[in-house]
Formats: sequence, C-alpha cells, structure tokens
Amino acid sequence: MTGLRERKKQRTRDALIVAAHELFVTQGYDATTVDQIAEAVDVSQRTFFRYFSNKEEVALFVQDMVGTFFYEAIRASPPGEPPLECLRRTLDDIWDDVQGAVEEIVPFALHLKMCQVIETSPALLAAHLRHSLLMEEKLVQEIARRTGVDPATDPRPRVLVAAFSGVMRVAAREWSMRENTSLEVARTVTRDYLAQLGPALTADWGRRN
Amino acid sequence: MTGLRERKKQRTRDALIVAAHELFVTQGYDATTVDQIAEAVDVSQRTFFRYFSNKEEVALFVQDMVGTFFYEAIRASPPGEPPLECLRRTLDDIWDDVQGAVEEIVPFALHLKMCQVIETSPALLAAHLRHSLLMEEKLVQEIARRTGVDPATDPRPRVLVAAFSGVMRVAAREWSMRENTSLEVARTVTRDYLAQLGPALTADWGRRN
DNA sequence: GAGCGTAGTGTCAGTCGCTGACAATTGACA
DNA sequence: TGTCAATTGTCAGCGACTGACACTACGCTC
Repeated sequence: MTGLRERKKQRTRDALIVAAHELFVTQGYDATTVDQIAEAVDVSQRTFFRYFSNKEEVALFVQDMVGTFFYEAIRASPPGEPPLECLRRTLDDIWDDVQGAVEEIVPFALHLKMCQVIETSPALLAAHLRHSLLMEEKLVQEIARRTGVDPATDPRPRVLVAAFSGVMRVAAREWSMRENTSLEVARTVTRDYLAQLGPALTADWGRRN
Repeated sequence: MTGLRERKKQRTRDALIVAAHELFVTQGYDATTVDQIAEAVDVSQRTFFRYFSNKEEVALFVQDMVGTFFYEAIRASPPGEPPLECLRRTLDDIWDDVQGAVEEIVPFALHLKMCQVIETSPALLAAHLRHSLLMEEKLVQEIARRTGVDPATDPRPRVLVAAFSGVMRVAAREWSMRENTSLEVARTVTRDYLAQLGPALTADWGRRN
C-alpha cells in the first residue's frame, strides 16, 4: 500500500501544490509559469502535467477538496431533514474539519490568500465557477436521492441547489475581500447571507435589514 | 458616422462572428483554430485578435449581447415594482426583441446551436460563467439603485440576483438540452423554473410538484 | 540477491493561443 | 492632391500543453 513509489509520488504532488500556491500568491497567477513551479520542485515541466492536467488544476486543487468534503458531509447527513436546512446546517457544522483537511496539504493562511487570488484572476475564477457547477450537479443528485424526488422531472432540487450555491458564492466573494478572513468571519458571513435568502425574495423590501 | 472605414470594420467583425459560429458548431470549439476562422474571412490571425481579445470572446459575443439587452431592459423598467417581480416580468417581456437583436448578427438557428456548444465545451462554459458573473454585478447595482438600498451594507440585492441568476442558468441548461429549442419553450421553461424558487426553499417538499 | 517488467521521469519536437514591433496600405479630410 | 491617422499583414517570440521515445528505478519473482 505505502510503497516507496507511492510515498514519493504523494510527496512531489504535495510539493507541487505548495510551490504553486506560494508562487501564485506572491507573483500572481498569470505571471507564474509552469516552468517556474516545476523548477521549484526540481522536476521537469512534463512531469508537472502528468500530475495536473493543466495550470488551473493545481490552483484549484484545495478548493475542489473542500467542495468534495462538503458533498461527503451531506451524504453522511441523517435523512429526513428538510433539504435547505440540511445544506445550511451541514455547512455550519464542518468548518473546523475543513480547516483540518486543508492543512494536511497547505498551510491554512496560504489557502486563504489563494482564495483571493482565485477571485481576482479572471482565468482562475472562470475555472473555479465551472468546477463549482460540476459539484452542484453532484449535490443535486444527492438532494434528489434524499428527498425521493426525480431531478429529471422535478426542478426543485436543481433550483434549490442553484439558489443555495449562488448565495454561497456571493458570501465567499464578500468574505474573501474582508480584511479579516478568519474561519469565524466565514461562518457568520455565510450564515447571514443564507438568512437573507428568504427576505430577498419577498415582494416588498422594507428599508433597513 | 457611416464612413466606408466604419462599415468595412463592422462587416469583417460580423463576418468573423458568423464564420466562427459555423466552425464551432460543425467542428467543435476546441477543434477549431483561430487561423481557420481568420482564413475563412480572409484576414490574418493578427487581425482576428484586434477584433476579439481572445478566442472565447467571439464565441460569447452574442451571449453577452443578450445579457446586455436584458440589463438595459431592467434599467428601462418603471420603478416601484418589487425587485424579483421586475426581473421575472422583464425577462418574460423581451424574448421577441432578443431574437430580433440576435438575428441582426447571426441566424437565430445558428445561435441556438452555439448555445449547446457553450454548454458542452468546458473552456467556453467556464468563460461564460465568468461573463455572467460580471453581468450579475451590474444587475446588483441596478437593483440596489431602484430599491434605494446600499449593496455595500445590505446583502439582499446580491442574494436576490445570485438566486435569480442561478435558477436562470439551470433553466438555460435544461432548455439547451431539449430537442425543441424554440423561443416558446425557452419562455415556459424559465417561467416554470422561476416559479419553483419559492417552493424549493420551503421547509417541506410534499411529493409531486 | 539477480533479473525482469513496468511505473515514473526527462528530453525533444511540435501545435496553438496570444502579443509586441514594425512596415505597408488605405480611407478621411483639408 | 497630399498629408495624417487608422487598419492591416508579417514576423518573431513566449507560454500552455501534448505525443513519442528513451532511460531510470521501484517492486516483485525465483
């Protein structure tokens, strides 16, 4: 299982991710070449592309991990909960575990800075949005399964996930632009934005909150 | 105003768009090179990049036009309407005008096929999502203006637009995969999906619609 | 422990998207 | 008609990415 070969591979992959993150954060995404990343880990460019199918993938690796983490948490949730409530509560529950999972690969502070790079680099943001869309589709299937609804005929799972994800993206963007990008802030921002979903859709907006 | 120079420029730009659409639709986006597009219009590759900053832009040109069209329609809407209702009604109103605007540039049938290409090509889908995000931000500002709310402190404009746009994207995707991609179907699909926004968010989903 | 098969890597050559620089052309306007 | 400025083509070059091939070294068998 843990042959020398396996461990070596894991190590160079992690090293590539960390090196790429550091370069992206300090120089910017576009200004960093794949050659620089490969050189920092002392492998050839060709090897880089054997680990990651493109430059975006190494930048979004951790993000994708977090997404998968959330998805698995939903899967593991007890059934019977109303779907929106399930999404909301699960999200609220896993922050600390997410941090732990991230730190097995990249220092958390580096990940936070990387989030800002993703939001500000056009190419990276585009790729991120597409990855999110793929994850949304998986969430749709899971929500449909849990509620015993057929997503091919009933639009509610897709509509719910689309609305939820849209709000989460807005919250993430808002959060990434604060001075204080701590876990605690992330938790409250997402909570607040989700709480606004109902009020925002109602016909009349009385002034003030 | 309409000098020979202007008209010539307009013509090559339109020719590039049409040629690109035809190539993308028949060969696929990735399989089409910029050289092919330029050659089809008998200009140099360099000239192509003077009209469009990258390959995605020519593919998304019409989509962006439609987005801008919707935005302008919102701007022109009478004030006082509840925000969600304004988005919904405006969308419902402009379908025919959109078709007319599109057909000034590209045959509508070609545009419809192009929509499917966008949904199925990863690179193009990613770029499309990013463009949509930019348009969402403009919508946020406009909704905030109309309701007299400050989007920097009140999250409701962003939340509303995010939810609305998310649902529209899902509807568009669903529509583009139908056999019948007519305007009439588009109108009903978007209407139905938007109508599901409320029910999808409520705590309990009774079986069946 | 020698030797064999194969997974992982480096090198090289080539394609494609995209850009800057410079020269040539051509419409606009006096 | 002649000058100015906008448009275009050509060329050279960078960076992302890929296929092909040869080489190294891990892992497993005998």
